[in-house]
Amino acid sequence: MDPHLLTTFVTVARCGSFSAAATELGYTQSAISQQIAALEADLGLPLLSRRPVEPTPAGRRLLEHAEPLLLRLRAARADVLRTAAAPRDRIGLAVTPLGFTAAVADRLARARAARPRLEVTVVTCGRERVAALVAEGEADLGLVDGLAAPSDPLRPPDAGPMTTAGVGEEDVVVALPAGHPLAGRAALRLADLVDARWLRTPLCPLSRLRALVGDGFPVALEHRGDDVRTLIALVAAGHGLTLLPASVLPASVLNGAVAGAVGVPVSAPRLVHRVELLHGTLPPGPAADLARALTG
Amino acid sequence: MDPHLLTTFVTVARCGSFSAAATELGYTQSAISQQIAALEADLGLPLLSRRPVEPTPAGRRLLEHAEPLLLRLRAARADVLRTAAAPRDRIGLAVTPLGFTAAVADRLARARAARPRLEVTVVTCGRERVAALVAEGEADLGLVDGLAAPSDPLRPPDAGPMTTAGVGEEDVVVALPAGHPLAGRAALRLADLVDARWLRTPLCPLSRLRALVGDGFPVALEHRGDDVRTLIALVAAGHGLTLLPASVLPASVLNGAVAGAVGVPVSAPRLVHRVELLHGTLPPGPAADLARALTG
DNA sequence: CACCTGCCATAAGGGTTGCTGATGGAATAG
DNA sequence: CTATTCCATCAGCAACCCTTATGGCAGGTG
Repeated sequence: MDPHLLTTFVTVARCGSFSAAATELGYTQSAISQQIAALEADLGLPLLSRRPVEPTPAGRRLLEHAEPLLLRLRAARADVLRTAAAPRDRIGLAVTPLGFTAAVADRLARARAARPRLEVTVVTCGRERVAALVAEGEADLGLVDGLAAPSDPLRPPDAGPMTTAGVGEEDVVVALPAGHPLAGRAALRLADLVDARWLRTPLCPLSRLRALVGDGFPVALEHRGDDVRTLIALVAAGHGLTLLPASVLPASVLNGAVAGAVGVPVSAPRLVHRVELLHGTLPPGPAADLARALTG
Repeated sequence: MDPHLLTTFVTVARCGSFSAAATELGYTQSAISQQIAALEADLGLPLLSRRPVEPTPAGRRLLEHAEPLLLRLRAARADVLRTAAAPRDRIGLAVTPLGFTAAVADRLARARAARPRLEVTVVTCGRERVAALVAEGEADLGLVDGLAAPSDPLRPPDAGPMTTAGVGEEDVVVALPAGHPLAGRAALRLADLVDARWLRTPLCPLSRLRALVGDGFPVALEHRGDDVRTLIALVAAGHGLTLLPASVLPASVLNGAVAGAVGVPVSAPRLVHRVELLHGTLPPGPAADLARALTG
């Protein structure tokens, strides 16, 4: 179970080919073949069927373990190295699209005002990748968002020992096309919408919704990607519904339609859109200051 | 960051000596010295101060990562091997003391009645060890208990991909000495007891209590070990208070004192004593049957 | 049907790694 | 001051792992 062999294994499984993995890893095909053979001999089980190259059941199980294991290994290395790193005037943020709220942007602006020479990088990506980037030290701070019951913590993906802290909560609205029969309501109960057609989008995972509210929420259309405007356009065109934080799509009774979509507050169950901060141990410096500003 | 070097490192750190670690691991002292040197060279940091042998700050950080990392590595191996293991007429349970309730014992008895040749092993230990034993495949099923808000899941220690499922919830009582001024009450609010003196015991971790209710709960006495009778005896003798599931110490108004201690239900906040089942992927067999019986 | 091509397995060779055993130097106890 | 303990270092040797070269098998093609 050498991590070296493990990385080779996951690469082969991903490529579906020994030779492709060999070029990717900079080895010869022979070396890859021997490494896989060594791993299979170590476990006493075939992990890959050949021709075509596909993981066996045991191999599939190993794949599930290997990725997080290798991530944690990189995270451990990064964390140890961080103890000796010189404090830099650079900070990296990894954020989910809806995690980067106006309040966060504002606090970040203040931090930059206080340190004019501060270089800032913001990376937008999915929840898992945020956690991975923070764990590996590629980002100093991470912000993830999600639905939760009020004051309940999210369960950010586990990528090693990490500190999490709530940054903010706000109300949730159902995004509806402007002409929708329910668009004029002052509030809606989610239970009345379990049979409506919903968008499957990473910005509002239906799996989470089902875990909180119950089954239902059939999928109308699948959306991949980060862009909120795309999502709103899909809602406006009647492709399906989704939930958004109120600040993104203010309640329609106050503000009217935004780009053809309206937001209607959710009255029951009581849900909030929550943003949480993720970080490892931070040495004193701009990153720690910003973390304090965001949570304090 | 070879796991081999990592195990050597944690062994040396635990022993506080290169030579002692060498004998424990079956190497020569020279090999250990070289392995630690290799790890330090790899990370570019000193990990241990010599004479006396103690982890440096970076080493301490690495230690925090290494233990769970090695655990997950063993867990991954065990899980993969399990896919090919022949079904056995043996099941192993790892349980926290208060996780093994009468209902669980009863279901286990029924499982044994259905399969007379079934060998059963029950290991009582702490939460972390339960999770570790299940992860490593030493135990097929684990039962952990803890305080939670009603129908909120516990957060069992993370030792890799694992299934958790609620087994049961029951009310919580405050354990008081029979002569305590509040012992006759029909119910108590925890807020009225934050300034009382509490027992620090693994059976009811005060850290969890503080996370759920708030600060306070000063420590009167520290108790290490598993035994509930010891704990009740400590309460009865006035050494401090603790919380227990109602089935262990039935409400005093109904049953009077048990071994000099009485239980008074907690009216606020609403808390339950929850038991959760922990297991990896179970092949069809007695372990899977029992898991279904416990959660179904 | 023969041939070619792409792909993985295996064998042999060589460089590197990592162990043991021996020795040296520094700290500690008597 | 001496003896002892403990870690670092060195030399030597064995094991490991990668490369090059070759073999075997399956699928596509003329």
